[in-house]
Amino acid sequence: MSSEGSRGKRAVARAPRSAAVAPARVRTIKEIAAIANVSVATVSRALQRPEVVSDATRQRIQEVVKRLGYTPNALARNLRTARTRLIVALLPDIANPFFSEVIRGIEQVAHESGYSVLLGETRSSLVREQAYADMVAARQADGIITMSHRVPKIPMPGRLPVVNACEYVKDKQISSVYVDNVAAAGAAVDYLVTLGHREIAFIAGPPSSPICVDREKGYRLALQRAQLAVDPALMVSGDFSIEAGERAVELLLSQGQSFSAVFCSNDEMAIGAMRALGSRGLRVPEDVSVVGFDDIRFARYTSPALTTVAQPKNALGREAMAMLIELLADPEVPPRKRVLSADLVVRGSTAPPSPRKRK
Amino acid sequence: MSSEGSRGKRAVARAPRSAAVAPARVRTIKEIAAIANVSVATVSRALQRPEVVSDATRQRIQEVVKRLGYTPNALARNLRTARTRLIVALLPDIANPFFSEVIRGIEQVAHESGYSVLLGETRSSLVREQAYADMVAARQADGIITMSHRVPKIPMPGRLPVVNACEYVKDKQISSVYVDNVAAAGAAVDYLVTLGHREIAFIAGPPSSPICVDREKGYRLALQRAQLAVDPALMVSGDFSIEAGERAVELLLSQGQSFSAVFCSNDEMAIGAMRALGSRGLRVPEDVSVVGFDDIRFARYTSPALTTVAQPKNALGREAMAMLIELLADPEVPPRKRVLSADLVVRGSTAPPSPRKRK
DNA sequence: GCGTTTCATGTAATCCATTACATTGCGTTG
DNA sequence: CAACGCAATGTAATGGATTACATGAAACGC
Repeated sequence: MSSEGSRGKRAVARAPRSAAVAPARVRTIKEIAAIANVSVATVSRALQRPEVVSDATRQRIQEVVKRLGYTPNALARNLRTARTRLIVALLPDIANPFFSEVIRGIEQVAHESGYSVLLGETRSSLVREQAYADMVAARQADGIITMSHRVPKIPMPGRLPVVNACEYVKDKQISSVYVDNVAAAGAAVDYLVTLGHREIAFIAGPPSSPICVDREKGYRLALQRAQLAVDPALMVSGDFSIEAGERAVELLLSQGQSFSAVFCSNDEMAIGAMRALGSRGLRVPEDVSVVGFDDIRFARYTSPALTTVAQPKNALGREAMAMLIELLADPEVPPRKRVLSADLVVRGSTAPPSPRKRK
Repeated sequence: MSSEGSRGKRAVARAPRSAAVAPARVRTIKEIAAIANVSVATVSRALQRPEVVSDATRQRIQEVVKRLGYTPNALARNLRTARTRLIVALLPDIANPFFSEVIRGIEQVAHESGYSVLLGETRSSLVREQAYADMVAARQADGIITMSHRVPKIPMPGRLPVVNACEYVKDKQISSVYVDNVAAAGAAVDYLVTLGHREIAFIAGPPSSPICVDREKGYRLALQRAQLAVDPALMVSGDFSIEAGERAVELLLSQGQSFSAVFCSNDEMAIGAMRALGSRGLRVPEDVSVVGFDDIRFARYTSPALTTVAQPKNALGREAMAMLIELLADPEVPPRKRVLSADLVVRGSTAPPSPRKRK
């Protein structure tokens, strides 16, 4: 029927805001004011601070607003008020279940204070981090919580509205919340030592991340405490992926390294490690004990269930958001580094080393 | 030292945009124009369509922009242009690894077309879905991709800039991309039948979701094809969580139901099911075969590795975003429901039923 | 050399809400 | 009853960009 018309319309480059199909248009505060027979100021007040307008007027306005389905244009509002009540949480990898609990914590506190949270996945790419951070410079968000060890550059005077969670940065000006990775990793290795292990391999995370360096430090210190030599041949590093864990163990085994336990810098690598051990016919924990880090949701469902260092994920998120809110309310609050503690959770993947010598 | 001053300051309610600490202020296009000795229009043009300003002017402006670290106020820009080049992807649960691959697909296509993606976790709460959807009504985002089976209400005339991914809604006006759940579930059950299973239990997902109904339908149809009775006692439903899978199997076992295979509506419930079977001393797949749905990243790392229906996660995301972009460019494109196919991936959790009778 | 393009730039309207300040009307109070 | 305070509402400036239209200068054709 109207095929010609519609094809013709589609053929030309369309104006961005073609109202061709729209039967009703989007409402503005002016229209509401006109229909409710008040000024725009009164409409604005009726919506922002209802207590200052008279009951009759307020009700009339609210009725019109509801009837016409009016939603104030947040861009205009935010432009005027210079705040958005929106924060962006940057996470390296949504596929990593570790972060989901942290996000929950962030959102809980955010909502309590009237903030909304949007998530940006950065895949550890500087470019993406920067793109999301630019939203702050461009006034589309009030602040950023970053879960990487880099602070994006925001061309802004004064204190950056950025808080660091899970990781930390050296920059003294940036508040961070994270766990005592040295102590936590140390406790994990201490436990293996207590079980009787003497040859403990270590799968490190990306060395660019300070927390990974700390976990390695914890491992080294624990070995030293036990008067065990730190053997570089037993240390491999990976990128936090399951596959990296597999590859690391395969490497150790193919090199003929002897070890009765592996401490992994995160749970996903531990899962990979268990898998690789299994496919080489080694049993966990009888032949090799495995310890992870993070305590992701799947950790208790591996078989055997994974012994791991449980980070207080929810608390990390809550604390980070609380700090950011504080910072947004008062740019002068001094930055601080808040260190939480992480506890070892013993499950089935660890046991005393078997008495017979492993190959 | 300045403790009194700072306490005093903190005590009073601060003006929202206290510039107290800021040594330099945030720049506006006016300042750039003044410094570069051109009009604001020229600055805007130099940044938006550099080819229309002369080389000399452009360079001068860019130099000033860079030197002062100027970022245009996106609120002002978006207010004027009525577009944000931002879309929000609503996902029920970031902890579910299924969605992460879908998000990747969305982001890939989005970036190709100059869109940014922000993620909103809804936890299946209508209120949260609505809150994020309101961002579109409030002009803070151009469109929404929702991964739930509900379409948020956006008080907007005409076609809603919403696309549905992974799930689908009955509403004909909303484009959806999803897999043929009936066929895929059927294929999974067919496979179990082929292996020789006759007593196949089913763990359903939330019945509110159409795709879960479809998966159940696929299960029923496959049983009928195999001329097997559909036994309601072998059907339990769960909420997609690992724990739900555990509980479902425990329920079946405690009821003394006899079954040699379980088909689960998602992988997490399958992981829970395997766990529950294991803790009752039943081996997978020797005693009971387990099949999941989704093929999340962890599915190949369970032991035994999980046989599951692989959804084309990346394609779901890409297609959804492509549809949304198309819709944003032209509100008149007809809505469509795009159905992709999902393939069974056979791994170690399935085997022919053991000849001896199980308890 | 004069009219006509073309190119580069400027002027000012516009997007839509918030809010300081102004105004109005009414009830108190001395 | 003049003066005042207060409550309710209106007027208009404002936030920071984009962009239609206007202008001026240079280039061009004949």
